[in-house]
Amino acid sequence: MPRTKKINRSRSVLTDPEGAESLDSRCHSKTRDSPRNPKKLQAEPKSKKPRFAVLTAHQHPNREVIDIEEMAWAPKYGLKGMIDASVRVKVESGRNKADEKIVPLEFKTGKFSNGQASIWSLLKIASMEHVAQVILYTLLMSERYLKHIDSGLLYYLQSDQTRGITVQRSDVVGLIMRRNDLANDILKASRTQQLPPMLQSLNMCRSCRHLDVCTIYHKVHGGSKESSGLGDLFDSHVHHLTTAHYVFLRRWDQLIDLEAKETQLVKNRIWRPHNLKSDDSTSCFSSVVLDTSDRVPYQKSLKDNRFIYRFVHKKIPLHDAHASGGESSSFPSSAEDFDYTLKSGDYVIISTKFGHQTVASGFITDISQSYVSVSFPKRLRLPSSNSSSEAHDLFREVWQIDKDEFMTSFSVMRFNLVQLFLQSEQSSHLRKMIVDLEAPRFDSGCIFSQDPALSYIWSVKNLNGDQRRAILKILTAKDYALILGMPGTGKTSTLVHAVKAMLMRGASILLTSYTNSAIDNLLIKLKAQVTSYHFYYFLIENVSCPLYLMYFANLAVSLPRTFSLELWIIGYNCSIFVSQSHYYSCCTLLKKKRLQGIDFLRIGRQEVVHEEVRANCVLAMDVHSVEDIKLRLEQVKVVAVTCLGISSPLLANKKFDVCIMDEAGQITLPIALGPLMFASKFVLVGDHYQLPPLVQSIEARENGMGMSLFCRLSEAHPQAISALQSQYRMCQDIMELSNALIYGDRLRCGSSEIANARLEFSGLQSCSSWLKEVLNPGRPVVFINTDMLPAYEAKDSKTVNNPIEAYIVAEVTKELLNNGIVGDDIGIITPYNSQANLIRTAVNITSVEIHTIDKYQGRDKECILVSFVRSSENPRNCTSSLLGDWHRINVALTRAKKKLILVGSCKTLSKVPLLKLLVEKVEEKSSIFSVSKIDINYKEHKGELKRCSHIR
DNA sequence: ACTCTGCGTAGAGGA
Repeated sequence: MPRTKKINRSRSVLTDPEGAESLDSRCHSKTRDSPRNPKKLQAEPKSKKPRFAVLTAHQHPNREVIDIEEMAWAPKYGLKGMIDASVRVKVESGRNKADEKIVPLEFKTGKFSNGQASIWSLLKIASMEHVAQVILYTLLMSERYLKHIDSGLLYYLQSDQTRGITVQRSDVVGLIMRRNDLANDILKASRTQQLPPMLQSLNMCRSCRHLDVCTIYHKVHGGSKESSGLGDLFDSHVHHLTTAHYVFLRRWDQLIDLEAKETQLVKNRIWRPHNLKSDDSTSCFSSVVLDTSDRVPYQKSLKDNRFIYRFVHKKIPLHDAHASGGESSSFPSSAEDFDYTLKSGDYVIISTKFGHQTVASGFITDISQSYVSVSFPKRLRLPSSNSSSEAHDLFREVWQIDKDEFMTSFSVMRFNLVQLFLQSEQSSHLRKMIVDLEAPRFDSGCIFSQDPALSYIWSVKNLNGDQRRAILKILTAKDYALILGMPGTGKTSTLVHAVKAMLMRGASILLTSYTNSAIDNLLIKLKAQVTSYHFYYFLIENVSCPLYLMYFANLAVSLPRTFSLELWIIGYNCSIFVSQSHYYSCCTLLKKKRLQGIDFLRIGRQEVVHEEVRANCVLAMDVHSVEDIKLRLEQVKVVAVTCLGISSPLLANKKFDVCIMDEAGQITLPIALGPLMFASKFVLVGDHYQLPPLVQSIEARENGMGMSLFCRLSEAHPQAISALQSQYRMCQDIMELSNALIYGDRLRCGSSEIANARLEFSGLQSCSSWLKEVLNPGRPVVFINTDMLPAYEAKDSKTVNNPIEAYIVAEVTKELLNNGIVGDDIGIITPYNSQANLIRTAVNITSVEIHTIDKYQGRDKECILVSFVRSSENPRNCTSSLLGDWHRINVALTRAKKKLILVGSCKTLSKVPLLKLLVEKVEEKSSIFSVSKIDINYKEHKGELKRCSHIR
């Protein structure tokens, strides 16, 4: 069954100034058609219609297509849109007068009249919605060009007809009123969970493409057959749902509302240009100009036909700097000025700083302390400037670059959620598993020896028992399997082998996760496995008999140790290799095959995909037509894409046998549903003892949005879990901490080498005694207690940091480096961004990675330093939701391989029960060191401090 | 009581 696309995507989108969501995220029959009162809106009667003539550049230099796909955002109306084409036309009105006007031109691919005359074409009137759209565009354009634009054009491609539209004031009023009604409905729905009544028109609703969604929502919100006005049609659309289903849908819909509301509080500056507080916008470059060092304003990228502009900070003239209180004549290019939140690949909106005009959208291709390069699909153009001064105007303009936050994730969530309640077979199976929590089924005990996947699993030598069991769990699952991958237990390589095993069964696999990096990690491993020189690939095409298969499996095991052997089976018919020569010719063939590796397709934007797998993106491949792409999609067995990227048109109608979702513990339920709809069974991999999904709204979090699908299913059906418990990361002492605090001794070291691994110094140089103790490799875990120092947290309105802890961390890091530990092996983590920035300045060595704990999940280093930050004279009023979350503590404690150095105030931290336990555990090993004023050079430290606190 | 990743904009049909 074809997958219906997103709910009502109209190109001009309502953006309510009060923060209502865009039009497409909600659907109800009343909101479907643009004008509520059709009578109000009519195209000009034919007789009075003025004649339009679009003039191309060669006809007259000043009459032309000015722009295509022009971005037009009008905060004044709370509307935004993209105009197909902006054209300059000559309008001949009755009395030989000809005016030149700028008007929007909208293309319609449909037939205006196609032989069979519809009522509309008979009347020579364009479709009402189309006219309404053009009228809205004239409003947007009037704002953009700062002049009144009162006409527009519609062009129907199939019938090659053009319609002129003259805006009537009454039409505009009607549309604006309709817009306000809509905004009101949306706002009401998201705040009070009340939807507008249904249209109650069988004729209109019967063929509406939103009928499914509409009826389900109506029923969920207490509606009935009667109130729907659709009679049996209504019942036939909702009869499959139970009360439990309604409760589930209503609850999640409300959670999404809560979260959306919270997120919208920090909405884009662009929609409130008059609210000029600079600190309310989270990520932007506020005053930049085009880099004038090159003569040309942009560089043309031939590969993807885009235009790259480079922006630099605006130099402030001296008198300006005085006025704003600055000391230098230009913006300091310090860390403070550099926005860490914007990164390469991010979508941005560029607008004029003073005119508040949004000009274009593009993405960042390169960013450094001094400049930012942005790639646009076309040349930058200020709507107000004329062609002669265009380039000059661009250079003179002061720009603002904002991150483009389109909140599509909420509409994706809603879309996914409602998909779960449709009547289709796929939906109903998933609903049983996820809503009704039916027990997942597994192929019981009997293992089919002729299953090539199983032979493969037995043949792989470097899997431990847990890992093999996990893969078997996956292979025997009929509905789903859960893999609990505790820190460092090799879940990625387990997944890689699981993928290979399933490929041998001929299964198609969808690999997914929330983040691009998680997916690329997996793919890089998948790639490395195959191209490794230690493997020989045997492609047994056309194997007829399972017995032969067994024979080959045995042969594989009996080959010399140096070759780990893999069987690669495609299909099950015809001959088998018999002679020695045949055998060798196969080997040659397979060596060639080996170099190609496992074939997979990575779907996603190239800018954000890891360079090592970029070659597997559709665009990077040798495709020249839609047919090529189709062919590729049919061939390929493994497709990798993010949870949100799943709605890519490339995957429309695609189905997979299995969906594997990595880092599933960090994905909210409605987002996770998306990819699952594409497969007949799924595997969730994660660790719900680590950080849960990020949910902004406290209310939503407390009401269950923070619980991932992985967590939900794990709690309902522990028998579906296969746990990986042998870890290959932490040494014994480090592991014992999280075993005691979190995992209840379920974690164990994979080998004695791992358990006894110690940090190796290149010979300890003389340093002060406390540092010597801290570095002592014999103590894998140490706690530096700051209670003897006045090392208190500094608290701004929004951030917390601790300068003395930052100083201590920097000192220890320096000492580690002095003793031969390379920067790459050291990681510094802390709960707070502000502290991470402070440490970054204090340490100032780029090879040492410094991040928040949250960002560090999934990573590890030889040596990790943790700065806990919280410390106050009166610990009682020192509450922290960040440190209070045991998931986060767990992540912090499980990142280090050989040495874990904790820095904090025992007294303050002991107020948190789990951290109290942590302190006690370290104390048992007598590894707590209280540093005093004598230990750290206080004078020097004061100087440092000043520099630190100066930064922010 | 401060943790932050993803995602592109479609458009026709019908009474």
